[in-house]
Amino acid sequence: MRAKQSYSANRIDHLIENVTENELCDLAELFKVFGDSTRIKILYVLFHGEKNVTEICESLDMNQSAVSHQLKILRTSKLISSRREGKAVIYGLADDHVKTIIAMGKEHIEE
Amino acid sequence: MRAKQSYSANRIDHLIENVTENELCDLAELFKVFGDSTRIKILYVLFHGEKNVTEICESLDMNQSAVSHQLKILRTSKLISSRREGKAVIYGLADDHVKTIIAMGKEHIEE
DNA sequence: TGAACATATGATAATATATTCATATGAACG
DNA sequence: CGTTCATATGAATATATTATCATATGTTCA
Repeated sequence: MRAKQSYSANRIDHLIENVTENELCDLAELFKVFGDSTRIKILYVLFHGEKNVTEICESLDMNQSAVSHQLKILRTSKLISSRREGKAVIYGLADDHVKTIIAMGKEHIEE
Repeated sequence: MRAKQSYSANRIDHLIENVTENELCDLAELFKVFGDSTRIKILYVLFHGEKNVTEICESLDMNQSAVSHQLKILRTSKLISSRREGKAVIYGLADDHVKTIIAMGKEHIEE
């Protein structure tokens, strides 16, 4: 996991300078991944540490197949990473951007 | 528009403590709004200042009706605000979270 | 090896979403 | 007041997405 860091207004302005149309489409694809309650619940569960699929299913009280399908989407977007440990596959957050993005969202809806 | 501010790791951790299931669903709804290329292009155009509907249509090279439908979704989510000025309706970003959220997304896809 | 457990995946059906077309609303101005 | 310009909206269609069911793959261990 990357080191945590702060995001100043200048840094933000610099990041969003000159974004191409293709990059905007990629961004939309990324946010689409956050835009589903099952997936965001999975991410939130993983905020508190790594979990295997069965544990994630129990946390969400959801069908294993539905969860696995969504895990695949999260993996493809590189929001989570996985490793096998015996019979189980352990999932965890890929980096801290996930937390930051969700925190920004939360702050928005709180207002 | 709100004053700009920094987001420290501690602040982020504090924001995402104890998020309820309902809040997670609201978050998913919010991110769903960012998860469409038309809408994110509209937001990006508005980064550079207020614009009326015709100008937004020209920037995106898109049909007025399609743009208006998406503007409505952005308005409902309070990501943009609008005011009438004569015949035209002027749209602008509602607050700085939009920029921050998109900057975080961009940083993620850059890696 | 084969039984039991854990996870992934393909196909399907139900639902949601975006764009288009047609039209309505609203403002300005002769 | 009627025409023109600007924007909004409803209905319909096309497409995308999600959850479920059935089943396949992969791992452990007797």
